[in-house]
Amino acid sequence: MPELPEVETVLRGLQKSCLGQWISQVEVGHPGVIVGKPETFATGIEGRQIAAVSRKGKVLVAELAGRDNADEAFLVMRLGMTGQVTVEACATPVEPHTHVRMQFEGGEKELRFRDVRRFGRLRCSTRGELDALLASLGPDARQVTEKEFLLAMRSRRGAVKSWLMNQQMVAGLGNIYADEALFEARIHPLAQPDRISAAAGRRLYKAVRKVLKKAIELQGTSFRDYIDIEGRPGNYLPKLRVYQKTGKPCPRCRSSIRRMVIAGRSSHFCPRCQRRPRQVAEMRGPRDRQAKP
DNA sequence: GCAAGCCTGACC
DNA sequence: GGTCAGGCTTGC
Repeated sequence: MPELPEVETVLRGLQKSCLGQWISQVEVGHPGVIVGKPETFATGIEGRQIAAVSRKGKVLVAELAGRDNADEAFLVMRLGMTGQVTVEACATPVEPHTHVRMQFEGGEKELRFRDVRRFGRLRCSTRGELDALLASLGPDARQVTEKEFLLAMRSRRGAVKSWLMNQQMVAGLGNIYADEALFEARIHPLAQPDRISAAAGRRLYKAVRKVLKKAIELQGTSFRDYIDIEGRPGNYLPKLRVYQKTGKPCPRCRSSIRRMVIAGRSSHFCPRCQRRPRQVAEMRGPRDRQAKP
């Protein structure tokens, strides 16, 4: 699933192969993946040049320049869970679930957006719309300072697992790297952010950085659908220590890895290395009783 | 039936 | 305003 390291890998690919390309024609197959009207989307992009590509959290942004210097636009891409962005020859057979094609001037290559589950979204935004979107995200998980990270943890309740995945707190983590970072930091996914000690908070900050850095070096994790713009899978899969390892031995202490659903998302952790804080049982009492049978 | 990111809406 | 459940989607 595309999280920060996968999006970063796609970004680097786009920087290599798309910068300076003019987009001559846009074809939208499934309007459901476009925010707004598909026609507006197409006309907003056609005839413009990819001037820059960037990323914040899991959001990819291509800055588009017009022939006339004044009219800029931004192609904003969110990959959802199965979204793929590829750049290939126009002649390459089109795979099923390819929803958008953008042909580059010259007629040889095109950018394709494929998304089996259609949770991904593409939009053409003005600078104002882009700024608003980016402002709704917390600092990028690779840019955030330790001070900002610890500050954002204060005054937040609920589970630290949910906190890590909340893009308004820190942008870029999804289920895989949240589980891996918590394991690295030896913090239970149900620990409460505002009750985590400064030392543990710092451990978590460092764990997030370490896990993301390594995952980017290995071009991300291909659990199912993820591929980069040239169609290659990532290489981080063998490095996963707890994600989807239910019942397998913990790589540190050999205890059996457990799975637990938190806020509707499966969480994987070692019950021995990541101790459940006592506060959780006390705080959660009333809510636990309401839980469905 | 499960997996996931993100949005909406219910609840306190 | 924070917190969380539910729904979207489809291949395994």
